[in-house]
Amino acid sequence: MPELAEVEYYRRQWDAGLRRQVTRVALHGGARLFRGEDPVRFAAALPGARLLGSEARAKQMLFRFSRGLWVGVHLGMTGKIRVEPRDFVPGRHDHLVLFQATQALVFSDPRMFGRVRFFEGTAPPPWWTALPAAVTSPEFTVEVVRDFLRRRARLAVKAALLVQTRFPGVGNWMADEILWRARIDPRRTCGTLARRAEGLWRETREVCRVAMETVAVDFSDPPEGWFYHVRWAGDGACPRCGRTVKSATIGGRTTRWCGRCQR
DNA sequence: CGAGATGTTCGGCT
DNA sequence: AAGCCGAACATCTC
Repeated sequence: MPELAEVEYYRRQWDAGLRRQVTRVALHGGARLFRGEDPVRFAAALPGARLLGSEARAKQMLFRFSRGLWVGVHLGMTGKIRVEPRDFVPGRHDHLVLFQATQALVFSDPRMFGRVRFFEGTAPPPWWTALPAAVTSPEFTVEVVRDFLRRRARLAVKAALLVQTRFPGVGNWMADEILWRARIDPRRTCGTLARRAEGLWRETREVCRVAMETVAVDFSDPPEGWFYHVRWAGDGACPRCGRTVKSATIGGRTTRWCGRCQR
């Protein structure tokens, strides 16, 4: 499920636990989620620490605790963050639960494509600091997009939008939305899009900006008129021209677009 | 029952 | 050598 704005929404769910101590940590299976980590050691270190704050960037989140402890979460395809009562009993897919006096902070992920990382230090972990600048930041310029299109000349533009080092936080539905607004055929290769770089840049920023003002706030759907609303069913109609949307696998992902509006 | 799912990573081919 | 593609990961839902 989660792309940029949904990740921000999920991050805020644990705000309910701000300034409170963790009393107990429950780990449940899913060793894959903790790959490269030592969850048992960390579960022993966390009780007594307080949740001090958190941040989301791209599809990653980082939770900061006192005592210099940090927890990083990536939701993968089916990860979720939620809050349950203090007497919560973790279910099959609730892989990490941070109990507090008044509630339980829960991370679940049935498919286990997500990832949980632990870190101890005074500054955020290196993997966090190394994340690319947001597409809504001043560093994300039209020149950056133009360079990338040149370098990936033979890659389908749909696949290019999913490259996280260049378009951090953009996922499958946002990529389709961006291309629909920019009127670009998702099958086109980047090398043919030199003159469309500005539109692609502008719509990337716009889709992310508006998604952060809607989806991220309350998990509501994006605004009416967005391609989003027609891209799920096989027979949706283009909000602009009414033509039935096309469907194909591009860059290994299901892609929907309007054969008339997008060239 | 088979197909597909809003993501990443790895191995292999060009 | 870099870039690209397809498979794999694990489970649920339609």
